[in-house]
Amino acid sequence: MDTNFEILKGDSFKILAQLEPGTFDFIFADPPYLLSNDGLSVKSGKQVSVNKGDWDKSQGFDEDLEFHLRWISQCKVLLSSNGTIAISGTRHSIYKCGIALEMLGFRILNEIIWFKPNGAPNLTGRNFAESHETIIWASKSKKSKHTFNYEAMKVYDDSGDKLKSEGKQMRDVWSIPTTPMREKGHGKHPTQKPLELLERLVLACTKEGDLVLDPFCGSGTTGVASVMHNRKFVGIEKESAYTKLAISRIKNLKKAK
Amino acid sequence: MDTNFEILKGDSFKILAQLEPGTFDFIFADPPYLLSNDGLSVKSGKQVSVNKGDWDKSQGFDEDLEFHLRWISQCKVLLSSNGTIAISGTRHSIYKCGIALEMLGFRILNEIIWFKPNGAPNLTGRNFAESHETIIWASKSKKSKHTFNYEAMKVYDDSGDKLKSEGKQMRDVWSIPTTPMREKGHGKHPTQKPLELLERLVLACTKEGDLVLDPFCGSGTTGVASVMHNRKFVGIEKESAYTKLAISRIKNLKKAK
DNA sequence: TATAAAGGTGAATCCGCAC
DNA sequence: AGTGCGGATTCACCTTTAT
Repeated sequence: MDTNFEILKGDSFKILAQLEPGTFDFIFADPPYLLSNDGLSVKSGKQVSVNKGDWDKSQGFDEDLEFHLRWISQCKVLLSSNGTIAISGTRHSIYKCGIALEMLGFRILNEIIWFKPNGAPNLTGRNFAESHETIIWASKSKKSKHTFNYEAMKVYDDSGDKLKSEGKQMRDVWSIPTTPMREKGHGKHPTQKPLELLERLVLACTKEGDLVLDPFCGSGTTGVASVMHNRKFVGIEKESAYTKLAISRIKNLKKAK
Repeated sequence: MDTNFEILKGDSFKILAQLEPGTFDFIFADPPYLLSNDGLSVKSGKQVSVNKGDWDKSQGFDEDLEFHLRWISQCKVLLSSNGTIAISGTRHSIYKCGIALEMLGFRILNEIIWFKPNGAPNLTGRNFAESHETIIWASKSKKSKHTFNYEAMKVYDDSGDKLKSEGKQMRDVWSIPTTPMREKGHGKHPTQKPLELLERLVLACTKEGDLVLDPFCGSGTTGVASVMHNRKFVGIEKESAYTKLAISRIKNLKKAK
Protein backbone atom coordinates (compact mmCIF):
# COMPACT_ATOMS: atom_id res chain seq x y z
CA MET A 1 0.00 0.00 0.00
CA ASP A 2 1.32 3.40 -0.94
CA THR A 3 -0.83 5.22 1.54
CA ASN A 4 -2.28 3.85 4.74
CA PHE A 5 -5.64 3.11 3.21
CA GLU A 6 -7.16 1.66 0.06
CA ILE A 7 -10.78 1.55 -1.10
CA LEU A 8 -11.41 -1.19 -3.66
CA LYS A 9 -14.48 -0.88 -5.85
CA GLY A 10 -16.20 -4.06 -6.93
CA ASP A 11 -17.77 -7.35 -5.91
CA SER A 12 -16.77 -8.39 -2.40
CA PHE A 13 -16.43 -12.09 -3.23
CA LYS A 14 -14.11 -11.44 -6.16
CA ILE A 15 -11.93 -8.93 -4.36
CA LEU A 16 -11.69 -10.98 -1.15
CA ALA A 17 -10.36 -13.86 -3.28
CA GLN A 18 -7.54 -11.64 -4.55
CA LEU A 19 -6.26 -10.30 -1.24
CA GLU A 20 -3.18 -11.70 0.49
CA PRO A 21 -4.02 -14.54 2.92
CA GLY A 22 -3.06 -14.16 6.58
CA THR A 23 -2.41 -10.43 6.43
CA PHE A 24 -5.34 -8.82 8.22
CA ASP A 25 -5.37 -8.27 11.97
CA PHE A 26 -8.98 -7.21 12.28
CA ILE A 27 -12.05 -7.37 10.08
CA PHE A 28 -15.23 -5.42 10.67
CA ALA A 29 -18.21 -6.30 8.52
CA ASP A 30 -21.77 -5.08 8.34
CA PRO A 31 -23.07 -7.53 5.72
CA PRO A 32 -26.31 -7.02 3.80
CA TYR A 33 -29.34 -8.24 5.74
CA LEU A 34 -30.72 -10.02 2.67
CA LEU A 35 -34.27 -9.02 3.55
CA SER A 36 -37.20 -9.96 1.36
CA ASN A 37 -35.12 -11.73 -1.27
CA ASP A 38 -34.44 -8.52 -3.13
CA GLY A 39 -33.00 -10.03 -6.26
CA LEU A 40 -29.52 -10.53 -4.87
CA SER A 41 -28.23 -13.73 -6.42
CA VAL A 42 -25.61 -15.78 -4.67
CA LYS A 43 -23.79 -18.58 -6.38
CA SER A 44 -21.50 -20.20 -3.90
CA GLY A 45 -18.47 -22.14 -5.00
CA LYS A 46 -18.77 -24.30 -1.88
CA GLN A 47 -21.38 -26.93 -1.23
CA VAL A 48 -23.42 -26.17 1.86
CA SER A 49 -26.88 -27.56 2.08
CA VAL A 50 -29.23 -27.71 5.00
CA ASN A 51 -31.57 -30.68 4.90
CA LYS A 52 -34.63 -29.50 6.73
CA GLY A 53 -36.63 -32.69 6.19
CA ASP A 54 -40.28 -31.90 6.61
CA TRP A 55 -39.68 -28.63 8.44
CA ASP A 56 -41.29 -25.63 6.86
CA LYS A 57 -39.14 -24.00 4.24
CA SER A 58 -38.42 -20.39 5.06
CA GLN A 59 -37.95 -18.64 1.77
CA GLY A 60 -34.32 -17.90 1.07
CA PHE A 61 -32.97 -19.47 4.26
CA ASP A 62 -30.45 -21.75 2.56
CA GLU A 63 -29.26 -19.04 0.19
CA ASP A 64 -28.77 -16.55 3.02
CA LEU A 65 -26.79 -18.98 5.14
CA GLU A 66 -24.71 -19.91 2.12
CA PHE A 67 -23.98 -16.24 1.43
CA HIS A 68 -22.71 -15.66 4.95
CA LEU A 69 -20.72 -18.91 5.03
CA ARG A 70 -19.02 -17.86 1.83
CA TRP A 71 -17.83 -14.38 2.70
CA ILE A 72 -16.93 -15.32 6.25
CA SER A 73 -14.83 -18.28 5.08
CA GLN A 74 -13.02 -15.96 2.69
CA CYS A 75 -12.36 -13.61 5.61
CA LYS A 76 -10.99 -16.47 7.69
CA VAL A 77 -8.33 -17.11 5.07
CA LEU A 78 -7.36 -13.43 5.08
CA LEU A 79 -7.05 -13.14 8.87
CA SER A 80 -3.66 -13.43 10.53
CA SER A 81 -3.31 -16.30 13.00
CA ASN A 82 -4.19 -14.05 15.94
CA GLY A 83 -6.69 -11.94 14.04
CA THR A 84 -10.31 -11.32 14.98
CA ILE A 85 -13.52 -10.47 13.14
CA ALA A 86 -16.52 -8.40 14.24
CA ILE A 87 -19.82 -8.85 12.41
CA SER A 88 -22.74 -6.54 12.97
CA GLY A 89 -26.38 -7.19 12.24
CA THR A 90 -29.94 -7.36 13.47
CA ARG A 91 -32.17 -10.33 14.23
CA HIS A 92 -32.78 -10.65 10.48
CA SER A 93 -29.24 -11.72 9.79
CA ILE A 94 -27.23 -12.16 12.97
CA TYR A 95 -28.29 -15.72 13.86
CA LYS A 96 -27.10 -16.99 10.50
CA CYS A 97 -23.81 -15.14 10.92
CA GLY A 98 -23.39 -16.62 14.40
CA ILE A 99 -24.08 -20.12 13.12
CA ALA A 100 -21.68 -19.57 10.22
CA LEU A 101 -18.91 -18.50 12.61
CA GLU A 102 -19.51 -21.64 14.69
CA MET A 103 -19.54 -23.88 11.61
CA LEU A 104 -16.29 -22.35 10.39
CA GLY A 105 -14.49 -23.02 13.68
CA PHE A 106 -14.25 -19.46 14.97
CA ARG A 107 -14.23 -18.83 18.70
CA ILE A 108 -16.84 -16.31 19.74
CA LEU A 109 -15.30 -13.86 22.21
CA ASN A 110 -18.25 -11.56 22.87
CA GLU A 111 -21.68 -10.64 21.69
CA ILE A 112 -21.71 -6.86 21.91
CA ILE A 113 -25.02 -5.02 22.02
CA TRP A 114 -25.09 -1.54 20.51
CA PHE A 115 -27.98 0.12 22.33
CA LYS A 116 -29.34 3.19 20.53
CA PRO A 117 -30.78 5.49 23.22
CA ASN A 118 -32.24 7.68 20.47
CA GLY A 119 -33.55 4.82 18.34
CA ALA A 120 -36.54 5.32 16.07
CA PRO A 121 -39.95 4.85 17.70
CA ASN A 122 -42.16 1.90 16.82
CA LEU A 123 -45.09 3.16 14.80
CA THR A 124 -47.30 0.07 14.86
CA GLY A 125 -47.65 -0.42 18.60
CA ARG A 126 -47.60 -4.16 17.97
CA ASN A 127 -44.24 -4.85 19.55
CA PHE A 128 -41.30 -3.28 21.36
CA ALA A 129 -39.36 -0.46 19.72
CA GLU A 130 -36.24 -1.89 18.09
CA SER A 131 -33.34 -0.02 19.64
CA HIS A 132 -30.25 -2.14 19.26
CA GLU A 133 -27.95 -3.97 16.90
CA THR A 134 -25.75 -6.94 17.66
CA ILE A 135 -22.01 -7.29 16.99
CA ILE A 136 -20.41 -10.72 17.26
CA TRP A 137 -16.68 -10.60 17.95
CA ALA A 138 -14.74 -13.79 17.25
CA SER A 139 -11.18 -15.03 16.93
CA LYS A 140 -9.94 -17.23 14.12
CA SER A 141 -9.50 -20.28 16.29
CA LYS A 142 -9.64 -21.50 19.87
CA LYS A 143 -5.88 -21.40 20.21
CA SER A 144 -5.26 -17.90 18.89
CA LYS A 145 -4.02 -15.11 21.15
CA HIS A 146 -6.20 -12.19 20.19
CA THR A 147 -5.54 -8.53 20.87
CA PHE A 148 -7.70 -6.88 23.53
CA ASN A 149 -6.75 -3.50 24.92
CA TYR A 150 -8.30 -3.97 28.30
CA GLU A 151 -7.03 -0.78 29.94
CA ALA A 152 -7.93 1.40 26.96
CA MET A 153 -11.52 0.29 27.32
CA LYS A 154 -11.73 1.34 30.96
CA VAL A 155 -11.64 5.01 30.05
CA TYR A 156 -15.03 4.82 28.40
CA ASP A 157 -17.95 6.12 30.34
CA ASP A 158 -21.47 5.42 29.28
CA SER A 159 -22.79 7.60 32.06
CA GLY A 160 -25.13 9.32 29.66
CA ASP A 161 -27.20 6.22 30.04
CA LYS A 162 -25.57 4.81 33.16
CA LEU A 163 -24.61 1.59 31.49
CA LYS A 164 -21.29 1.70 33.27
CA SER A 165 -19.08 4.06 35.20
CA GLU A 166 -15.74 5.32 34.07
CA GLY A 167 -12.77 3.40 35.44
CA LYS A 168 -14.52 0.07 35.49
CA GLN A 169 -14.42 -2.79 33.04
CA MET A 170 -16.13 -2.28 29.74
CA ARG A 171 -19.30 -4.30 29.47
CA ASP A 172 -20.72 -5.92 26.35
CA VAL A 173 -23.66 -3.48 26.17
CA TRP A 174 -22.71 -0.09 24.70
CA SER A 175 -24.99 2.92 24.70
CA ILE A 176 -24.15 5.05 21.67
CA PRO A 177 -26.59 7.40 19.91
CA THR A 178 -27.17 6.95 16.19
CA THR A 179 -25.63 9.62 14.01
CA PRO A 180 -28.28 12.36 13.67
CA MET A 181 -29.68 12.95 10.19
CA ARG A 182 -28.38 16.50 10.03
CA GLU A 183 -24.83 15.16 10.13
CA LYS A 184 -25.56 12.78 7.30
CA GLY A 185 -24.82 14.59 4.08
CA HIS A 186 -26.13 13.56 0.70
CA GLY A 187 -25.04 10.10 -0.29
CA LYS A 188 -24.30 8.72 3.13
CA HIS A 189 -24.96 5.08 3.64
CA PRO A 190 -28.38 4.04 4.97
CA THR A 191 -26.96 1.78 7.68
CA GLN A 192 -24.02 4.02 8.57
CA LYS A 193 -22.63 3.27 12.04
CA PRO A 194 -21.63 5.99 14.48
CA LEU A 195 -17.93 6.80 14.36
CA GLU A 196 -17.69 6.31 18.11
CA LEU A 197 -18.80 2.69 17.74
CA LEU A 198 -16.07 1.92 15.23
CA GLU A 199 -13.47 3.83 17.22
CA ARG A 200 -14.24 1.75 20.25
CA LEU A 201 -13.96 -1.48 18.29
CA VAL A 202 -10.72 -0.47 16.59
CA LEU A 203 -9.15 0.71 19.85
CA ALA A 204 -10.24 -2.46 21.66
CA CYS A 205 -9.29 -5.03 19.04
CA THR A 206 -6.20 -3.70 17.25
CA LYS A 207 -2.74 -2.25 17.85
CA GLU A 208 -1.16 0.72 16.11
CA GLY A 209 0.07 -0.25 12.65
CA ASP A 210 -2.35 -3.18 12.37
CA LEU A 211 -4.15 -3.82 9.09
CA VAL A 212 -7.96 -3.58 9.13
CA LEU A 213 -10.41 -4.85 6.49
CA ASP A 214 -14.06 -3.98 5.87
CA PRO A 215 -15.55 -6.10 3.06
CA PHE A 216 -18.82 -4.09 2.88
CA CYS A 217 -17.39 -0.71 3.71
CA GLY A 218 -20.17 1.64 2.60
CA SER A 219 -19.32 5.23 3.39
CA GLY A 220 -16.11 4.18 5.09
CA THR A 221 -16.64 4.74 8.81
CA THR A 222 -14.41 1.75 9.64
CA GLY A 223 -11.68 3.33 7.52
CA VAL A 224 -12.06 6.70 9.21
CA ALA A 225 -11.79 5.13 12.68
CA SER A 226 -8.81 3.00 11.62
CA VAL A 227 -6.76 5.77 9.97
CA MET A 228 -7.65 8.20 12.75
CA HIS A 229 -5.97 5.85 15.22
CA ASN A 230 -2.97 4.96 13.03
CA ARG A 231 -4.18 1.63 11.73
CA LYS A 232 -3.97 0.73 8.05
CA PHE A 233 -7.20 0.07 6.20
CA VAL A 234 -8.56 -1.79 3.19
CA GLY A 235 -12.21 -1.36 2.28
CA ILE A 236 -14.37 -3.03 -0.38
CA GLU A 237 -17.52 -1.43 -1.76
CA LYS A 238 -19.41 -1.96 -4.99
CA GLU A 239 -21.32 1.35 -5.23
CA SER A 240 -19.09 4.07 -6.63
CA ALA A 241 -21.07 6.77 -4.83
CA TYR A 242 -19.91 5.22 -1.57
CA THR A 243 -16.33 4.52 -2.62
CA LYS A 244 -15.96 8.19 -3.51
CA LEU A 245 -17.51 9.27 -0.24
CA ALA A 246 -15.29 6.89 1.75
CA ILE A 247 -12.14 8.12 0.05
CA SER A 248 -13.00 11.75 0.65
CA ARG A 249 -13.90 11.17 4.29
CA ILE A 250 -10.57 9.48 4.98
CA LYS A 251 -8.55 11.99 2.94
CA ASN A 252 -10.14 14.92 4.71
CA LEU A 253 -9.19 13.28 7.94
CA LYS A 254 -5.58 12.99 6.86
CA LYS A 255 -5.54 16.60 5.78
CA ALA A 256 -6.89 17.68 9.12
CA LYS A 257 -4.04 16.01 10.97
CA MET B 1 -56.78 -27.86 35.79
CA ASP B 2 -58.20 -27.86 39.29
CA THR B 3 -56.11 -24.94 40.39
CA ASN B 4 -54.67 -22.23 38.22
CA PHE B 5 -51.27 -23.84 38.01
CA GLU B 6 -49.65 -27.22 37.52
CA ILE B 7 -46.00 -28.30 37.82
CA LEU B 8 -45.26 -31.51 35.92
CA LYS B 9 -42.16 -33.45 36.91
CA GLY B 10 -40.35 -35.35 34.18
CA ASP B 11 -38.72 -35.26 30.77
CA SER B 12 -39.72 -32.19 28.76
CA PHE B 13 -39.97 -34.04 25.45
CA LYS B 14 -42.26 -36.71 26.83
CA ILE B 15 -44.54 -34.33 28.69
CA LEU B 16 -44.77 -31.83 25.83
CA ALA B 17 -45.99 -34.70 23.64
CA GLN B 18 -48.86 -35.37 26.06
CA LEU B 19 -50.22 -31.86 26.42
CA GLU B 20 -53.28 -30.67 24.53
CA PRO B 21 -52.41 -29.10 21.12
CA GLY B 22 -53.44 -25.52 20.45
CA THR B 23 -54.19 -24.63 24.07
CA PHE B 24 -51.31 -22.38 25.17
CA ASP B 25 -51.35 -18.63 24.65
CA PHE B 26 -47.76 -17.95 25.64
CA ILE B 27 -44.65 -20.05 26.16
CA PHE B 28 -41.53 -18.87 27.93
CA ALA B 29 -38.50 -21.11 27.76
CA ASP B 30 -34.95 -20.87 29.05
CA PRO B 31 -33.56 -24.04 27.45
CA PRO B 32 -30.30 -25.68 28.56
CA TYR B 33 -27.26 -24.12 26.91
CA LEU B 34 -25.80 -27.53 26.10
CA LEU B 35 -22.31 -26.35 26.94
CA SER B 36 -19.33 -28.67 26.73
CA ASN B 37 -21.38 -31.67 25.67
CA ASP B 38 -21.98 -32.68 29.27
CA GLY B 39 -23.38 -36.12 28.60
CA LEU B 40 -26.85 -34.93 27.68
CA SER B 41 -28.02 -37.30 25.00
CA VAL B 42 -30.58 -36.20 22.47
CA LYS B 43 -32.33 -38.66 20.24
CA SER B 44 -34.61 -36.74 17.94
CA GLY B 45 -37.60 -38.37 16.35
CA LYS B 46 -37.33 -36.02 13.40
CA GLN B 47 -34.69 -36.04 10.69
CA VAL B 48 -32.64 -32.87 10.64
CA SER B 49 -29.16 -32.99 9.28
CA VAL B 50 -26.85 -30.17 8.35
CA ASN B 51 -24.43 -31.08 5.60
CA LYS B 52 -21.41 -28.95 6.32
CA GLY B 53 -19.32 -30.31 3.45
CA ASP B 54 -15.69 -29.62 4.19
CA TRP B 55 -16.42 -27.01 6.81
CA ASP B 56 -14.89 -27.67 10.19
CA LYS B 57 -17.07 -29.77 12.41
CA SER B 58 -17.90 -27.98 15.64
CA GLN B 59 -18.37 -30.67 18.22
CA GLY B 60 -22.02 -31.19 19.03
CA PHE B 61 -23.36 -28.59 16.61
CA ASP B 62 -25.81 -30.90 14.85
CA GLU B 63 -27.04 -32.43 18.07
CA ASP B 64 -27.60 -29.05 19.67
CA LEU B 65 -29.57 -27.72 16.70
CA GLU B 66 -31.59 -30.93 16.62
CA PHE B 67 -32.39 -30.58 20.32
CA HIS B 68 -33.71 -27.05 19.86
CA LEU B 69 -35.64 -27.92 16.69
CA ARG B 70 -37.32 -30.74 18.54
CA TRP B 71 -38.59 -28.97 21.63
CA ILE B 72 -39.53 -25.83 19.71
CA SER B 73 -41.52 -27.84 17.15
CA GLN B 74 -43.38 -29.50 20.02
CA CYS B 75 -44.13 -26.08 21.44
CA LYS B 76 -45.46 -24.91 18.09
CA VAL B 77 -48.06 -27.66 18.16
CA LEU B 78 -49.12 -26.64 21.66
CA LEU B 79 -49.50 -22.92 20.86
CA SER B 80 -52.91 -21.48 20.07
CA SER B 81 -53.23 -19.94 16.62
CA ASN B 82 -52.45 -16.46 17.98
CA GLY B 83 -49.96 -17.64 20.58
CA THR B 84 -46.37 -16.49 20.98
CA ILE B 85 -43.15 -17.94 22.37
CA ALA B 86 -40.23 -16.24 24.10
CA ILE B 87 -36.89 -18.05 24.24
CA SER B 88 -34.03 -16.82 26.36
CA GLY B 89 -30.36 -17.63 26.03
CA THR B 90 -26.80 -16.42 25.59
CA ARG B 91 -24.52 -16.49 22.58
CA HIS B 92 -23.84 -20.15 23.36
CA SER B 93 -27.35 -21.19 22.41
CA ILE B 94 -29.39 -18.31 21.07
CA TYR B 95 -28.25 -18.42 17.44
CA LYS B 96 -29.37 -22.03 17.12
CA CYS B 97 -32.71 -21.16 18.72
CA GLY B 98 -33.17 -18.25 16.32
CA ILE B 99 -32.37 -20.44 13.34
CA ALA B 100 -34.73 -23.12 14.62
CA LEU B 101 -37.56 -20.59 14.91
CA GLU B 102 -36.92 -19.47 11.35
CA MET B 103 -36.77 -23.04 10.05
CA LEU B 104 -40.05 -23.85 11.80
CA GLY B 105 -41.88 -20.92 10.20
CA PHE B 106 -42.24 -18.71 13.26
CA ARG B 107 -42.36 -14.95 12.81
CA ILE B 108 -39.82 -13.18 14.98
CA LEU B 109 -41.44 -10.15 16.62
CA ASN B 110 -38.58 -8.82 18.70
CA GLU B 111 -35.16 -9.60 19.99
CA ILE B 112 -35.21 -8.35 23.56
CA ILE B 113 -31.94 -7.67 25.37
CA TRP B 114 -31.91 -8.16 29.13
CA PHE B 115 -29.08 -5.91 30.28
CA LYS B 116 -27.74 -6.78 33.75
CA PRO B 117 -26.35 -3.55 35.22
CA ASN B 118 -24.90 -5.55 38.12
CA GLY B 119 -23.54 -8.41 36.02
CA ALA B 120 -20.56 -10.43 37.18
CA PRO B 121 -17.15 -8.99 36.32
CA ASN B 122 -14.85 -10.49 33.70
CA LEU B 123 -11.90 -12.00 35.53
CA THR B 124 -9.55 -12.61 32.66
CA GLY B 125 -9.33 -9.14 31.14
CA ARG B 126 -9.28 -10.78 27.71
CA ASN B 127 -12.67 -9.55 26.54
CA PHE B 128 -15.67 -7.46 27.51
CA ALA B 129 -17.67 -8.33 30.64
CA GLU B 130 -20.71 -10.36 29.64
CA SER B 131 -23.68 -8.44 30.96
CA HIS B 132 -26.73 -9.43 28.99
CA GLU B 133 -28.97 -12.24 27.86
CA THR B 134 -31.10 -12.37 24.74
CA ILE B 135 -34.82 -13.18 24.52
CA ILE B 136 -36.33 -13.92 21.11
CA TRP B 137 -40.07 -13.30 20.97
CA ALA B 138 -41.93 -14.92 18.06
CA SER B 139 -45.46 -15.66 16.89
CA LYS B 140 -46.59 -19.01 15.55
CA SER B 141 -46.99 -17.80 12.00
CA LYS B 142 -46.88 -14.73 9.82
CA LYS B 143 -50.66 -14.50 9.78
CA SER B 144 -51.32 -14.75 13.51
CA LYS B 145 -52.66 -11.79 15.50
CA HIS B 146 -50.53 -11.82 18.61
CA THR B 147 -51.28 -10.14 21.91
CA PHE B 148 -49.20 -7.07 22.80
CA ASN B 149 -50.31 -4.83 25.63
CA TYR B 150 -48.86 -1.63 24.31
CA GLU B 151 -50.25 0.73 26.95
CA ALA B 152 -49.32 -1.57 29.84
CA MET B 153 -45.71 -1.42 28.76
CA LYS B 154 -45.57 2.36 28.86
CA VAL B 155 -45.73 2.40 32.65
CA TYR B 156 -42.32 0.82 33.00
CA ASP B 157 -39.48 3.11 33.90
CA ASP B 158 -35.91 2.05 33.50
CA SER B 159 -34.77 5.37 34.87
CA GLY B 160 -32.43 3.65 37.29
CA ASP B 161 -30.31 3.11 34.26
CA LYS B 162 -31.84 5.71 32.02
CA LEU B 163 -32.70 3.23 29.32
CA LYS B 164 -36.03 4.94 28.86
CA SER B 165 -38.30 7.38 30.57
CA GLU B 166 -41.67 6.50 31.96
CA GLY B 167 -44.55 7.19 29.60
CA LYS B 168 -42.57 6.49 26.47
CA GLN B 169 -42.63 3.38 24.38
CA MET B 170 -40.97 0.32 25.79
CA ARG B 171 -37.75 -0.46 24.00
CA ASP B 172 -36.26 -3.87 23.25
CA VAL B 173 -33.37 -3.32 25.69
CA TRP B 174 -34.36 -3.80 29.33
CA SER B 175 -32.13 -2.93 32.26
CA ILE B 176 -33.00 -5.25 35.14
CA PRO B 177 -30.60 -6.25 37.94
CA THR B 178 -29.95 -9.94 38.56
CA THR B 179 -31.59 -11.36 41.64
CA PRO B 180 -29.11 -10.87 44.53
CA MET B 181 -27.70 -13.98 46.23
CA ARG B 182 -29.42 -13.29 49.53
CA GLU B 183 -32.80 -13.67 47.84
CA LYS B 184 -31.76 -16.98 46.34
CA GLY B 185 -32.42 -19.50 49.07
CA HIS B 186 -31.07 -23.02 49.20
CA GLY B 187 -31.96 -24.99 46.09
CA LYS B 188 -32.72 -22.04 43.89
CA HIS B 189 -31.97 -22.45 40.24
CA PRO B 190 -28.55 -21.34 39.01
CA THR B 191 -29.93 -19.44 36.03
CA GLN B 192 -32.95 -18.03 37.83
CA LYS B 193 -34.36 -14.97 36.09
CA PRO B 194 -35.49 -11.88 37.98
CA LEU B 195 -39.22 -11.86 38.71
CA GLU B 196 -39.48 -8.39 37.18
CA LEU B 197 -38.28 -9.74 33.84
CA LEU B 198 -40.97 -12.43 33.72
CA GLU B 199 -43.63 -10.02 34.93
CA ARG B 200 -42.85 -7.68 32.10
CA LEU B 201 -43.03 -10.49 29.55
CA VAL B 202 -46.27 -11.90 30.93
CA LEU B 203 -47.92 -8.47 31.11
CA ALA B 204 -46.77 -7.60 27.58
CA CYS B 205 -47.61 -10.85 25.84
CA THR B 206 -50.73 -12.28 27.56
CA LYS B 207 -54.21 -11.35 28.70
CA GLU B 208 -55.86 -12.22 32.02
CA GLY B 209 -57.01 -15.83 32.01
CA ASP B 210 -54.50 -16.88 29.34
CA LEU B 211 -52.65 -20.17 29.69
CA VAL B 212 -48.84 -19.98 29.98
CA LEU B 213 -46.30 -22.82 29.56
CA ASP B 214 -42.66 -23.09 30.64
CA PRO B 215 -41.09 -26.35 29.42
CA PHE B 216 -37.86 -25.88 31.48
CA CYS B 217 -39.39 -24.16 34.45
CA GLY B 218 -36.64 -24.50 37.07
CA SER B 219 -37.60 -22.77 40.29
CA GLY B 220 -40.81 -21.50 38.74
CA THR B 221 -40.35 -17.76 38.25
CA THR B 222 -42.51 -17.86 35.10
CA GLY B 223 -45.27 -19.49 37.14
CA VAL B 224 -44.99 -16.92 39.91
CA ALA B 225 -45.29 -14.06 37.42
CA SER B 226 -48.20 -15.74 35.63
CA VAL B 227 -50.30 -16.58 38.68
CA MET B 228 -49.50 -13.21 40.26
CA HIS B 229 -51.17 -11.55 37.29
CA ASN B 230 -54.11 -13.96 36.97
CA ARG B 231 -52.80 -16.11 34.18
CA LYS B 232 -52.92 -19.92 34.34
CA PHE B 233 -49.65 -21.79 34.29
CA VAL B 234 -48.20 -25.18 33.38
CA GLY B 235 -44.53 -25.84 34.11
CA ILE B 236 -42.30 -28.81 33.30
CA GLU B 237 -39.15 -29.61 35.28
CA LYS B 238 -37.23 -32.83 35.73
CA GLU B 239 -35.42 -32.07 39.00
CA SER B 240 -37.69 -32.72 41.95
CA ALA B 241 -35.81 -30.18 44.11
CA TYR B 242 -36.96 -27.51 41.67
CA THR B 243 -40.52 -28.79 41.20
CA LYS B 244 -41.00 -28.63 44.98
CA LEU B 245 -39.52 -25.17 45.14
CA ALA B 246 -41.68 -23.95 42.24
CA ILE B 247 -44.86 -25.31 43.83
CA SER B 248 -44.10 -23.69 47.17
CA ARG B 249 -43.23 -20.35 45.61
CA ILE B 250 -46.53 -20.23 43.72
CA LYS B 251 -48.58 -21.52 46.66
CA ASN B 252 -47.11 -18.96 49.02
CA LEU B 253 -48.07 -16.32 46.51
CA LYS B 254 -51.67 -17.51 46.46
CA LYS B 255 -51.81 -17.57 50.24
CA ALA B 256 -50.55 -14.00 50.41
CA LYS B 257 -53.39 -12.74 48.22
C1' DT C 1 -31.21 3.44 65.20
C1' DA C 2 -29.60 4.80 61.01
C1' DT C 3 -25.97 5.66 57.77
C1' DA C 4 -21.12 5.22 56.32
C1' DA C 5 -16.87 3.16 55.69
C1' DA C 6 -13.94 -0.79 55.62
C1' DG C 7 -12.98 -5.51 54.91
C1' DG C 8 -13.87 -10.22 53.19
C1' DT C 9 -15.95 -13.52 49.73
C1' DG C 10 -16.98 -15.66 45.40
C1' DA C 11 -17.24 -16.41 40.32
C1' DA C 12 -14.50 -18.31 35.55
C1' DT C 13 -10.64 -18.38 32.84
C1' DC C 14 -5.97 -17.89 31.56
C1' DC C 15 -1.15 -17.90 32.69
C1' DG C 16 3.26 -19.63 34.19
C1' DC C 17 5.69 -22.97 36.50
C1' DA C 18 7.09 -27.57 37.72
C1' DC C 19 7.44 -32.11 36.27
C1' DA D 1 5.52 -31.65 24.32
C1' DG D 2 1.79 -32.80 27.40
C1' DT D 3 -0.26 -32.49 32.08
C1' DG D 4 -1.57 -30.33 36.28
C1' DC D 5 -1.49 -27.28 39.82
C1' DG D 6 -1.58 -22.61 41.98
C1' DG D 7 -1.98 -17.71 41.45
C1' DA D 8 -3.93 -13.58 39.54
C1' DT D 9 -7.60 -11.09 38.07
C1' DT D 10 -12.46 -7.65 38.98
C1' DC D 11 -16.60 -6.29 40.69
C1' DA D 12 -20.86 -6.57 43.36
C1' DC D 13 -22.57 -7.92 47.52
C1' DC D 14 -22.44 -9.33 52.16
C1' DT D 15 -20.64 -8.67 56.82
C1' DT D 16 -18.39 -6.20 60.20
C1' DT D 17 -16.98 -2.08 62.42
C1' DA D 18 -17.22 2.96 63.13
C1' DT D 19 -19.48 7.39 63.44
